[in-house]
Amino acid sequence: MRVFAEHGYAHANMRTIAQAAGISVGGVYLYFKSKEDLYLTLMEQWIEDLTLKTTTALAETDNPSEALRAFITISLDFAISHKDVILQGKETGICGGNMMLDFFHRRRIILEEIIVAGIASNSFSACSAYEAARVIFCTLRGFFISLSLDEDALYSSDVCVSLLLNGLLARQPATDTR
Amino acid sequence: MRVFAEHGYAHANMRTIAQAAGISVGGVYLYFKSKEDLYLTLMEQWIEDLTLKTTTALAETDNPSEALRAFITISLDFAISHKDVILQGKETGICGGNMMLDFFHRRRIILEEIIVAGIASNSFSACSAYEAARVIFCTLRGFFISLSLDEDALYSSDVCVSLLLNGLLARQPATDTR
DNA sequence: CGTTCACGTGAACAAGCGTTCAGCAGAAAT
DNA sequence: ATTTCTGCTGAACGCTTGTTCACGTGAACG
Repeated sequence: MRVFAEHGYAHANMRTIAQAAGISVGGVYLYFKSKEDLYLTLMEQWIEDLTLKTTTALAETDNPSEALRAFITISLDFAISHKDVILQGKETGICGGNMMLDFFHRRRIILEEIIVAGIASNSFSACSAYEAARVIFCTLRGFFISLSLDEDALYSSDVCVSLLLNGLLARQPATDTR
Repeated sequence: MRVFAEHGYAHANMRTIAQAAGISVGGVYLYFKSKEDLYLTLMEQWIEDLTLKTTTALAETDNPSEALRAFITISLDFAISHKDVILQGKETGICGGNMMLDFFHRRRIILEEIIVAGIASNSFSACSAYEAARVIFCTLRGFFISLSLDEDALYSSDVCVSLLLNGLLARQPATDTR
């Protein structure tokens, strides 16, 4: 994981990976069929972990705002604590069963359901849940990318949540956005 | 550009690039010092174009909401019309003078200035402009990534703008959400 | 016509890669 | 003591890649 994260899939070579694992090159192939197999296995564990964390947190509330906050906070925390492993499917040249794409899709559906529930309960204003989910999902994805590219990528999930929930426009004073 | 976009930097090889350009492999090296040089040249043009479009648009308004809308709309439109070229610095393994990082940084500063102006004129509610800019920037960056990864990545910039400006929460006293 | 020159070619080269496999040590079994 | 088995090694192999350079090719020039 560390080597993949540091060099990217293409530039992480089996010799470096083996060395980092304190094992020989051939040794790696006793446990993994190929480089791609190794990578996909790591990704699978990663996905499982985040999925579990998310579903348990969402089970604890049926308030859409809270749910959204939980979803975002968990995603960002996860990104931070696993920033070693931020990789995108395309970079790798791997489309292994579209695993990552499916995962992204499932996550976006969850977001969409939260928003639909929020609109249904009148706590969210009417909008296209489908597109709003995409926007928010992109915000999270962008955060992941930033983490792996920029040095100083952090922002608090609070700001993110409140921006997406409340927006930038000032609330109370007689609206003058011209 | 087409070849880089289709295969990613690492998997785009000079033979394919040369063939796509209708030229021989050696011919490419008459115009570009190396593969990295070729790539960076393409990126530079790309950055210049987007920067120009942005500054001219922002010069036309001093309303922060409008400015933000323009910034977002231009970014998304640009991403869509250049989706061939979506590449991230890390993928390439190139840090050529940190060109991309600098570019991202400049863009984020522009965003931050818009938000600061909005807060100063009381049209935006008080918040950390620094962090809000990061959040919005991540939304845009995520959109770029989505375009290159997903098949159906589009969402309208209107939804994006209104979500970021108004937020999801319903406006309190039965007011119409304009 | 011979010479020069700009422009371009693509086989060849060196380096790096993922992957394999003959062989090793050491423990267990005979 | 000898054989078998197991977990592992790392040099070697075949392939791909970015890059080079000896070699056309054809127009311009004297």
